[in-house]
Amino acid sequence: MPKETFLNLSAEKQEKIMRAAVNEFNTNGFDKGNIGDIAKSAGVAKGSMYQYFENKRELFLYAVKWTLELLVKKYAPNLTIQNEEMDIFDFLITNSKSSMKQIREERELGIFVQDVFLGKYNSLTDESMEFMIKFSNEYMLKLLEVGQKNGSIRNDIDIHLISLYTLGVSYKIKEYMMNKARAHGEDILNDDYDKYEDDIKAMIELLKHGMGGR
Amino acid sequence: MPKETFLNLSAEKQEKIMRAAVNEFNTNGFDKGNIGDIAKSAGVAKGSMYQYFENKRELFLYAVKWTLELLVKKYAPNLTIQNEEMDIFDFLITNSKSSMKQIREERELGIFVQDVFLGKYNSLTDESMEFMIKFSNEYMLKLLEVGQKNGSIRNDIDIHLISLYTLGVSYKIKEYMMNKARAHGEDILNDDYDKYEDDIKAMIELLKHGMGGR
Amino acid sequence: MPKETFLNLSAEKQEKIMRAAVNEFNTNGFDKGNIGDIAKSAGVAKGSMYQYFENKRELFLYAVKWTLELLVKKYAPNLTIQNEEMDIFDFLITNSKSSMKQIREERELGIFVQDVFLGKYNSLTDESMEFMIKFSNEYMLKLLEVGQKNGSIRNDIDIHLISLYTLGVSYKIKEYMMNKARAHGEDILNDDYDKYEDDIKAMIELLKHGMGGR
Amino acid sequence: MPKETFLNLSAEKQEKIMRAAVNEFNTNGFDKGNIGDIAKSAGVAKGSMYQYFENKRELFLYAVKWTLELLVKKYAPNLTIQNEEMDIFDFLITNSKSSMKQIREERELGIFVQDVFLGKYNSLTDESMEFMIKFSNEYMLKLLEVGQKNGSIRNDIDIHLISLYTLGVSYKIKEYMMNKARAHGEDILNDDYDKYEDDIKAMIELLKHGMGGR
DNA sequence: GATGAATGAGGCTTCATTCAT
DNA sequence: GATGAATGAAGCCTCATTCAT
Repeated sequence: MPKETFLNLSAEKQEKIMRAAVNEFNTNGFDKGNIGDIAKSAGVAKGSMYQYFENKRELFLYAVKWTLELLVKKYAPNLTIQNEEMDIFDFLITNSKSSMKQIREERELGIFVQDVFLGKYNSLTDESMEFMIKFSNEYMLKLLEVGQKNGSIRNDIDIHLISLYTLGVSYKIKEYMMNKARAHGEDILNDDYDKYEDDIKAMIELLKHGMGGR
Repeated sequence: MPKETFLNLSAEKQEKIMRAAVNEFNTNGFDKGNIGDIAKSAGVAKGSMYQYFENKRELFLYAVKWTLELLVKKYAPNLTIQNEEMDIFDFLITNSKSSMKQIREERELGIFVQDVFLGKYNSLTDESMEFMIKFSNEYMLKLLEVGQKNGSIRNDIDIHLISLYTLGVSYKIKEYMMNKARAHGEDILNDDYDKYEDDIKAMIELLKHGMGGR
Repeated sequence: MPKETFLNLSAEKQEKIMRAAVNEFNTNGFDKGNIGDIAKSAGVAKGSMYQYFENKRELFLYAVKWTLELLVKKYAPNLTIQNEEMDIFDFLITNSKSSMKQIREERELGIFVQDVFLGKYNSLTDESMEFMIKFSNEYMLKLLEVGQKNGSIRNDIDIHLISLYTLGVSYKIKEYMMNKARAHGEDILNDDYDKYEDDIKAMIELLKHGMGGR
Repeated sequence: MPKETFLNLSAEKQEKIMRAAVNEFNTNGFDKGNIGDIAKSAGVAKGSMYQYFENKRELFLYAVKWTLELLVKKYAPNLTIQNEEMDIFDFLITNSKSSMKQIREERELGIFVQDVFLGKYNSLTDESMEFMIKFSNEYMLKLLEVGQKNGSIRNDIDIHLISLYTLGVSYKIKEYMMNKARAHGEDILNDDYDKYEDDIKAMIELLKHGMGGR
């Protein structure tokens, strides 16, 4: 949804602008997010922003798309279903590690995506979520299907519900880490990450065997 | 945080104003939420809003408090831990039913609280969440403790992690219902609710025994 | 210009209200001067102010009148022309002492009058000055006439100009003291006053013999 | 204190805006002074005013600065101390003539400066006076020093008191002319000015030799 | 007559968007 | 295409005044 003009910019300039936008929206939200400030911190003229994007809304929507694509390109490769026999729980652990890496390296972008996902951007949510949701749901479904087929997931319960359930847990795990990240700012230590990893494993154990006693 | 003046109003007027506020914030968010419109739809003068509340921010904060209190008063009584032997999973089912009832009857308020909880209201989140969080976390912890004591919950995993995990699932369940509610508007049929109930039971089964195969 | 209602109040209440008003206008000027605050600090209801005065403007105008009358009643008795032979310069010294006393005892009121006089209250100036001016001009004229008659004032210059001139100097003297008063707040020491008195005498010497050399 | 944007405007535009501002403040004072009206009468958009100045306060402060600078540039050249032997009283006459010229030609600006000087603008006084005061006081002191040295001013009285005294008289003279100007509006005749000149000379005679008889 | 809540006009300021260079 | 100044709509908040008790 950017105009031609934007796409003709060098990749670096594009990135600079998008990161400035993400940063501004993270800090001030959409309504209070200031186009002038984005322009300034990206080093372009306010007017130029309107040569690149129809309006603030389009800028925002593209920021979501751009961020997602960057994150996927950078972190998703690890996350492909490798074979039909893979253990779904092992996979989730890998997945979490990848998220953790992402949070460490791209905190701003991660927070942005999470906030969009959380519906913080109100009126824009629907549009920006559309493909996010579809993406993550379908992904999870495919994953669980494989699991049910190879027996690593019980199949007496509707796969859609399991998907929902798993997403809830995954989400909570991610949120857990993200909150640490938000709280600690840039200063998360590697040691912290090790500890989080243990926690995550415990959660996946719960996912696998439940929390029922005995 | 309202001024004396507000508290002196009849309960009806107070309620009318708060519902108008919740409605406006639900629709337009905080920044775009218009005090004049809230006043108009509550049938008071714009200026009066400022006799009731210091400013928009205070109005918002009180809307959260008011909503929570109303919901708790109306729906929480069912949610007390009755005895040390209660099954935690039974309890969660009751809990969900109560949520469902709430969503059916107080859709607007439920959505509002959820959005606050989700952090949609950015800068105001911290303040409004303070007691929400504390409330829900401590509540869940107490619940799980009882469960671990009476053996209905496994005790080889740190209770805080289980709490986090359960909240994730509970939240997802609630979100699941809420989304249906948002999507369907006012037009959710009773039949739908019956179906949701089954789904919820399935989720709690997952919570109890996990989704591991075999 | 107050309403009947105000005049029926006890003298104490009236005074309390007027002093509260003067205080508020001193602090915040007319436009920003807040009727509610005046009411509060006088211990009456905001609404009552409107039973006492038609509007803010009338309240202000009466505050000027009330203040002037109080000051005249309290400090002017010393200032009557006692006999045809009195030395005009001696008289001015007495006059200054009286002003000094006033400033010490009724700082707030003095400042208020001065500000009105200075035209700080813009649109209201004309109305409030009307009688102030007339009062002080006529007074001074009468004084100088006596002086010209008994030879203590030269009579080769138009008496109106001398009046203007003298008022300028008197005013500057008063301003001089007032500024000290404003600066020092309540904490002017008696020693200070002694010093001021010397200064004033020097000024009156200038008035009498001019500042020309030789 | 204006923003870059303002300083980039053509001198004409700047002048138009400043005169519009001075006019508005003269008429309505600071609080009631309306930015929208200033903009309209200067022929710019209300919003533009905020590209030029941070806020109303800054606009006002700059109006003072701008006005003073213009007046000094236009009328002060005549007012330099030419040599050590100059007669101070001759100088004051020249000075007064210059003031008179100024009042005739720049009535609005003169009134504005005088009102600022008088403290009509309350809360803004301190800031706007800072350099006015310093300017006029130091100027007068330097002048009198020269006078005391060359014997045209008596030196048995503290120079600071003489300064205060002289400022009082000068001020009154200026006020005298200004009031005529205010009263007559644009319609002061040249004949009037001749008469004022005589009056001023009489006053300076008083300054020189005092008003004492014999 | 006293009270204090209700009213709504009014103004500063912000900022997305447009426009002229 | 880039720039940054110009525009004006929109909204929060204040507070003199009115009104109901």
